[in-house]
Amino acid sequence: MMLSKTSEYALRSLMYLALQATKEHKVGIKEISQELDLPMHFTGKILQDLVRKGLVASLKGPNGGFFLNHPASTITIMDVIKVVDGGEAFKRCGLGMNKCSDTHPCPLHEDFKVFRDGLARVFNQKTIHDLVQEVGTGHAFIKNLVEVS
Amino acid sequence: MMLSKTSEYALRSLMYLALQATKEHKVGIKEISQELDLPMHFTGKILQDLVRKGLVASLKGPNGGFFLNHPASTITIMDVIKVVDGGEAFKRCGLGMNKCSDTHPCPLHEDFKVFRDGLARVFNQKTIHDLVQEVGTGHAFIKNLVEVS
DNA sequence: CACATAAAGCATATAAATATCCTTTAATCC
DNA sequence: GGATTAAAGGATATTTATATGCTTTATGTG
Repeated sequence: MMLSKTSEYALRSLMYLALQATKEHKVGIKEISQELDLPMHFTGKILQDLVRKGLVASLKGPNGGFFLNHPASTITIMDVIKVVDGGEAFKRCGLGMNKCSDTHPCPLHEDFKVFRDGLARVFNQKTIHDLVQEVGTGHAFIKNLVEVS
Repeated sequence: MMLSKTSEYALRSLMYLALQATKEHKVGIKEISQELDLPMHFTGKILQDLVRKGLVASLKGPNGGFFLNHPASTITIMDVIKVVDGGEAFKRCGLGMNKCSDTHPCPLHEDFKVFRDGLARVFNQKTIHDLVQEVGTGHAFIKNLVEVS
């Protein structure tokens, strides 16, 4: 609702890379998509884009794959969102009005601003490193739970 | 980013009805879409839907149009969102994971929850009446500012 | 009753997001 | 150098959200 699926996939893939990949041990699309339960080709597309934008590096061929181009502690959530969705999402009016500001507010402006800006602040501060730390300690998860039939 | 355009249009249309329409003086699609700068036919569709769901009433023919079926003070923002987008938007995981809960959280869960639930609380409390009150006092606006060329 | 008005209903168009497939290119291994 | 592996690139498919147009039905007016 807040982030596009593309952003969600990008963030989870980056977390997976932060956890599993190094320049020496790269990780391929197949592994990422299988482990995170993501559509393979689409994930490939997204990773390609992240390479172009410089967040991720890649190498072709055997033992090829993806790995983070910079330390995970230097990549904020907002960096990723901006690269993938563009930076406008957190500026929009809650009611979609063309001009909505403190001086010409929509009736939802004040309430909405609090949450939108609060979330933006979190996204600007938290890095991929912060996120995976919780995964490392077992306090959080990035893999989907499998449905049992 | 948060609400679909459909919800945004619905909310603004309902506010317009609350301000301008009564059972005696109904308001047509043409007026609503012109005043609020919304796509006319699409707005018609949305209003139709709101009629079906019981939030709005309508009458055909000359002097026909739309008007609120219930007092504006009894329609919450969330009522509208639920009717238009379905009630699931405010339950989704911030990273789109299939299961994400306090016991099996994604790395964003705690931070995200605060804002998502906070906004949901506002949406559950605020009514169309609350929103238009600010418009009535001139402290807020529902009409788009016109671009001057 | 004929005519005008305005929503309802339905079919369709367009755009954007999401997803897949296939060919090409680069790297490694033998 | 030939075979294999894996990403890059580009074309295309599918789905969902957004938007429009046309026909039908109900209401009011002269």
